Amino acid sequence: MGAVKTKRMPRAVREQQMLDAAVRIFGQRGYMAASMDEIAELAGVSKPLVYLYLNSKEDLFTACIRREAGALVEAVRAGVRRDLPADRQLWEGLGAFFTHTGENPDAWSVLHLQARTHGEPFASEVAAMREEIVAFVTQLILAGAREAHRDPDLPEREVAGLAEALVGAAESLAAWANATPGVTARQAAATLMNFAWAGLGDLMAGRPWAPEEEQPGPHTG
Amino acid sequence: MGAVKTKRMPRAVREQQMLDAAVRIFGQRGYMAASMDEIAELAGVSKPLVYLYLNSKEDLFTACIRREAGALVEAVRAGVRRDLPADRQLWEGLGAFFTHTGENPDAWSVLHLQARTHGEPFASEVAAMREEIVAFVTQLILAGAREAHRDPDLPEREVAGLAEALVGAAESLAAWANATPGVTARQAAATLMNFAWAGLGDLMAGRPWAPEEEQPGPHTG
Amino acid sequence: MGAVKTKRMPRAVREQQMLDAAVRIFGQRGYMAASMDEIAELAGVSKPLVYLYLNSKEDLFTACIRREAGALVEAVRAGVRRDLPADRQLWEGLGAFFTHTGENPDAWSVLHLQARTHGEPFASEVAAMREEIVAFVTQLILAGAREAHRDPDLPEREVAGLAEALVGAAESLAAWANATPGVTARQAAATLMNFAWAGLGDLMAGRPWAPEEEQPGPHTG
Amino acid sequence: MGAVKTKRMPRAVREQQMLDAAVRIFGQRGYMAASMDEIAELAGVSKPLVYLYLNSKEDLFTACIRREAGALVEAVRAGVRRDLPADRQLWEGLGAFFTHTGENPDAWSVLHLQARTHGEPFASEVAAMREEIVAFVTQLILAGAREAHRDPDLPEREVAGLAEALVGAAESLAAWANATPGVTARQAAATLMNFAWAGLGDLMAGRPWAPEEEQPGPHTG
DNA sequence: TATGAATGAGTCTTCATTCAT
DNA sequence: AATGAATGAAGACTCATTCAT
Repeated sequence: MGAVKTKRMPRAVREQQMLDAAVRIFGQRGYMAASMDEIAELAGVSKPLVYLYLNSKEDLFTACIRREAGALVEAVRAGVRRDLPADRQLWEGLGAFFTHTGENPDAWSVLHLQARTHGEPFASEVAAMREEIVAFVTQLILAGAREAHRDPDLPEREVAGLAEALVGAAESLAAWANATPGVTARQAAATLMNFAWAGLGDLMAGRPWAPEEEQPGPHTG
Repeated sequence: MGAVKTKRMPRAVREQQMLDAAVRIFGQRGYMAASMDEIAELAGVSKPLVYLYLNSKEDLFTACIRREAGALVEAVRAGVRRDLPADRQLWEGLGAFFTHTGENPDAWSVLHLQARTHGEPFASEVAAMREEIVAFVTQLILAGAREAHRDPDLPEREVAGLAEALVGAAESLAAWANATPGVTARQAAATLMNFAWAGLGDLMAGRPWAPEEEQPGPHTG
Repeated sequence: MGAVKTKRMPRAVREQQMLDAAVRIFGQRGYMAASMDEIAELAGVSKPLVYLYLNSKEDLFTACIRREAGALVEAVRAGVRRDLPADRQLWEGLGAFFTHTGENPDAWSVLHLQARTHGEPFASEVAAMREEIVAFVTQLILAGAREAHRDPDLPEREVAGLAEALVGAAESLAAWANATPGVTARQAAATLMNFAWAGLGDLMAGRPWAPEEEQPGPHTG
Repeated sequence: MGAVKTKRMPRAVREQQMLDAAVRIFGQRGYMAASMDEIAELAGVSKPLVYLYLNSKEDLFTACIRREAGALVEAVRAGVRRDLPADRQLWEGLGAFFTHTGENPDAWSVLHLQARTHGEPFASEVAAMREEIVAFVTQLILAGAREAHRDPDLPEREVAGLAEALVGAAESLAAWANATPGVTARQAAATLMNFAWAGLGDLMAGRPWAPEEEQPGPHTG
């Protein structure tokens, strides 16, 4: 079940094998429940070698987070053509996101669940990645507004909230798509575009929803 | 710091004290890092008593999840007047949701982070609550469509995905609102209504977003 | 070989058993080579109980040092009658010292060898005891000078050096007496009194020191 | 910080580098806490090379003890002119001893603390050196008695005890001199000569020992 | 002569859990 | 109703030591 036990490999290769194993175990068992023993065994090496190369459980976990965060951001970046209109960029980005998370469920579990649940060295590590994505989405929202020839009078915090909501919805749909058989990445992306972009379109057209009787300002109550 | 050490209390009261302590410790430390020692100390009782009443760490955690899931659902239910239009119901429900999670961060951490991160006995426990909420939201979406005099030709899975996305966005915004100083429950709810309902409105009016060249059907590719 | 395995004893008693075992193991194996497993086994308890009561290997070692340092100082103090002349006080103190170290070789190993060899938390712990003894000896030297009706023109550092040398010689003789069969505490004390109080020069000139009333042979009892 | 990493040196040289590093690490960390890794690194070689040349940690430590014991004995021997009277020989020997230990604190730590604290292969190794020194001192005492025209009616064991005490005092003063700023090797030697040769009694009577040319007191002739 | 790669064995420490009262 | 005393089992981490080149 573990990697084929080939002896004497160069360090760089072994390190990747260890990270592969660690992502799998961390993703499935959780950070605390994962044991270094199990990781070493799955990697096909002895425990001391894991410590020699990766230093400690914390460092190993951090290395996993970094590698997988980088891979996810890279996958999304590679899936987006920057010369398209904002909505198309978002659509492509979401597709790449759902594809990558669908193909790497353990990595996604590490980033989305484990890293955020286990406090400070890790939370900020993944928060950096998330902020990068939120910033990207924020830019797309503003670009979309510009493209719709609407001066974005959306206040900054409002846009931040919208981006946050969109990213949160995407994260949530990733789990749902993985868990629901027959839902493809494309379908998940389409669902979210319907939900998000059509809504944003209305906002940009100056037609926000508001609770009726309560004197709504344009965007907040 | 722990509960006042009063001896000889009725069982029901002691159990609640223990659950209070457990929710706090689980919420702050995480399921695995929480120790029964610390919980017992914070509850002001001896460890054997915790075991006498709650059986095991797993059972204790499950009891926490059940109690807090019930409390959250109840808070949302109590905040919604069922005779209002769908959008108003959603608005009220979101307000109640953000208020409750904001006031009970440890409980929310238990439900949103800890329970989902630690595998099977627990994940399905909280999934049940989540499905209840998703079902409620699904009803509201269908009701909204009906109210808009649109026969809901939205396919069932599509609606499920939309509800899922909405709930996911709400969960995400709850964390964001808690972490961003100066964002109230009302504001979070307003942001999400703008994002979601306005978008849904367009969907209901038959104007879904679609990637241009790919001739999508009205809701999915 | 270990303590009789009696179950359920009050904490204070168990702690002493643990310290007994620890002193023995630490004294024989050395601090680092001693294993908590072995100590627990010799004490007749499980390892977690040792940690519950004594916290850590470091704390356990410190507790050993404190207990045995206290016991040694107490033994010396109890062996000295303060109303005698300085040389008699020194004689009695040395006798008590050699008796105690001879009867508790593991404790002496802990204090003299182990504690000083393993760095800072421990070295200063035993240094405090040693300073107490050096101060006592310093007082005796000054008192002896006074009794000899000589204004002690010995400079302070000189006296400190003499006391240091005397204590060092005593420590060294303790090991020698333990290792040389047939050397009693009295004999070790007599040898050291001759050496220190009379001096080699006087010895060679046939003028050994002797406790007054006890009719000693020229060099040893 | 380690030795300059020059490749391909003759074995003898490399071995000395390794012993240098080992003495330093053993002296500072202690035998058990010293790691072969650290020693190899400080020596500027790979760990397998250390094993190739020195076999094992035990053998390496033994080699350190032997080298440093030899060096210390040699230093003392070289510092003593055998044609002088006994007290002068002792005075010179002590001076050489304090000088050498002061200049090689790690080596002295290895010999005095580490070797004796870690049981059997090592304790007897250093005991051999110590016996050599004790025998030398014993001879000086007997010679001194002869020079004083006293037939030494000192029984053999008594003389052994005196020599033991003198050496123990010297060892103790070595640590004291190293730790007390401003105390030179000469001063330490003088203090000890006063203590040992003159004796406290004489000191109190105002009859200190002194090397001849330097205001000789009544006991050296 | 010299080393990068690798490990078996053992250490300290913690935790959920139970027994006897 | 409640607890002081006690433990089996397991986990992170380190080290002396060797193999293959």
